[in-house]
Amino acid sequence: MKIYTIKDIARLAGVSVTTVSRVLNRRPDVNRETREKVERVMAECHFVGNANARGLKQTDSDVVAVILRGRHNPFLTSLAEAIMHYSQGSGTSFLMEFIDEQDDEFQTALRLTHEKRVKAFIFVGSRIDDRCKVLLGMDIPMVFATAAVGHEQLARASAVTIDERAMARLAVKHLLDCGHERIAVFGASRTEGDNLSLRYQGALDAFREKGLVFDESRYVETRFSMEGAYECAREFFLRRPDTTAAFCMSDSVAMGLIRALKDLGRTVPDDVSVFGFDGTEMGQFFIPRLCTVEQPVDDIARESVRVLMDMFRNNAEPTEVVVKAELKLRESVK
Amino acid sequence: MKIYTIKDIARLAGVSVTTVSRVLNRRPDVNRETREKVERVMAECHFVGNANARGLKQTDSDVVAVILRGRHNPFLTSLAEAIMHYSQGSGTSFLMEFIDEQDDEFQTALRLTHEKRVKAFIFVGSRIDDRCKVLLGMDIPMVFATAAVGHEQLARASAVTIDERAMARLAVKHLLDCGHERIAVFGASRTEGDNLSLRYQGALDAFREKGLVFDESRYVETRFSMEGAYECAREFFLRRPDTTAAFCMSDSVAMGLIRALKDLGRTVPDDVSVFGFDGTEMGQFFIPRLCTVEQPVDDIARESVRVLMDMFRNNAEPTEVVVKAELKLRESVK
DNA sequence: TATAGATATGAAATCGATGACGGAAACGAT
DNA sequence: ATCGTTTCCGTCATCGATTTCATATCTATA
Repeated sequence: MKIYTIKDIARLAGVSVTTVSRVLNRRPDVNRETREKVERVMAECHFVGNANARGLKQTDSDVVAVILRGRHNPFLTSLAEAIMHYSQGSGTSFLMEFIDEQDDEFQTALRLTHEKRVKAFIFVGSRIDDRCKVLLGMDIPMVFATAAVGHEQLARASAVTIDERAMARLAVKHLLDCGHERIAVFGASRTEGDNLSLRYQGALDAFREKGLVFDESRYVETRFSMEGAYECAREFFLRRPDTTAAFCMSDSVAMGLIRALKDLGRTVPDDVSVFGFDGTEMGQFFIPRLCTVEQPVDDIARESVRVLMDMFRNNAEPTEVVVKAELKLRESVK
Repeated sequence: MKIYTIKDIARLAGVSVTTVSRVLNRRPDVNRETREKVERVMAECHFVGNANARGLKQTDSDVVAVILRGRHNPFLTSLAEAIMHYSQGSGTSFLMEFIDEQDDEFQTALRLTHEKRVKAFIFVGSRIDDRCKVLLGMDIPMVFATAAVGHEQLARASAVTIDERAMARLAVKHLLDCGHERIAVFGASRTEGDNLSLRYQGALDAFREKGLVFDESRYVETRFSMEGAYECAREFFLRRPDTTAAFCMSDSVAMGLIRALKDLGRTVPDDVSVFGFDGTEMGQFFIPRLCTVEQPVDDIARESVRVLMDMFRNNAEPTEVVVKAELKLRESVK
């Protein structure tokens, strides 16, 4: 099976390569008969243009990369997949890059900028920090999916998130309203400006409103995996058995924690109430059904693509889009 | 921030572009001093070659595409991610393509063959059928990860799987050994040659060995999602409450089913035993812990990459690699 | 000393497309 | 009849790399 080039098509249709190129790019200045003849030949040969050649010449064409950090996080993975899905209608070619925990996503982005002439990025699961200054200096549009940009005004960087702080506040408020006071919070490191730190702030807000203070010694730092959470939770609940509720910053953590409690002979929600975060499909079917903050994956994905396209198609200003999340009150809290 | 080309590097290093190209490609015929000078300049400029230009000229260079069908299946998703991970050491550029349920993966592959000069494919979650004949005719190496090639000799197509039939047989044998006889089987459509049909055959084998016959009316066709399984299981167990065990062809199905049973007021494993398939992380932490056939994701991924590279680097014959799976006997079966 | 061979480098063609520019033909207005 | 416009299409340079071929220098051997 021969791979045809536009030269072949031009020869077969009896026109110049330029004309074929014009037909390919749907330019108006081609006679209808000529266009139809060329199209017929292209169809017969199953002609598909060479993306390398096009990309080489058209330095102004758009390529977007989605960079996913954390392939073991089901929420982030499904978000990245949803972004790829919604990118299909955009008329721009999106490519996905997986990076490992220890890799620097901005280094990778910089490389792609040169290597594949990528013109814009969507980061999934990355926190925003100084490392991205080089990219920002190049005036490259970037969207952070589920990471808050925060106060620091970063040119050309947009963010699509839920209102992390408000939702965390509502979640913890719910726990407090249910009568819990000895509440543990399971998160990761509390880096400033991070979206997880916002969830932490939200939790503190809820306490404050009730005239209470969060007992810092009930903050647990854990990896965001079921296994990591299992270990941490086991250790914690052995040490602090009086804790009656836990607010977890991800569903995976919540489920690992529930499993740990079960193994300690304690039941959820009768002995301990557990609140999750993310709203993964798994949580709905878990036993007990997970009470959680549902992040609208499709909305975040769609908005991320929209905001990005808007930034470099219409040169729109970077924005911070907040999509609506929902509290899913389910069995794991009582 | 300027994007340097090899022309720039050549000028700055005071050599020709040919020499820079030679340094880039680690060719031996460059004087050490020259090489070091060029390398120094490249490092200073943070030079990264343009993949489009290289791909355009080097028609013999290798590009591999991983085509993932079914972005809602956690097992397949993590397998695809693992393949991308293991591809990193191969020295070949791998790209990942997501396709939707209704799309034809072989059409997509054919397009990539032209558009990006992809030379080989790894299909994740695709079944092998006649549609791939065009690709096979082009002598393009392909690997099917977790799909059995079966008897039909397909040139240039390899497969990496576990021994589906044997493992399914062991799983169902375990259920029978536990004293269950009224066993339901939850799978998808029983297409011939499909890996799921092998699991079905394995289940039948187990019955046959015990001198029993599987009651066909206990075969349930379901979508491979928790939600789909939930609906099917609910309907089935209302209709056939005497069923004491279920063999599910995926962990997602098993978990959806367990949730459905719970909602019907029946407990697992006391009232009904449930066997899963895949060995997802989730299953280990589910309540009850899921008894399942664990597919070694990393092994399958590594072997898929290895077999593929072997096929077009060393022109190795296509093979069918069977990796070792393991029965994980856990709480959900009694 | 002459010659072959090895080593190191550059000039120029090339990959498959795009795009600036220009020319030919057809048409309309004066 | 002349000139300006519009429409349609081709020539040629170009994108950034690789690769072939030629050339220059050095070394080893007859």
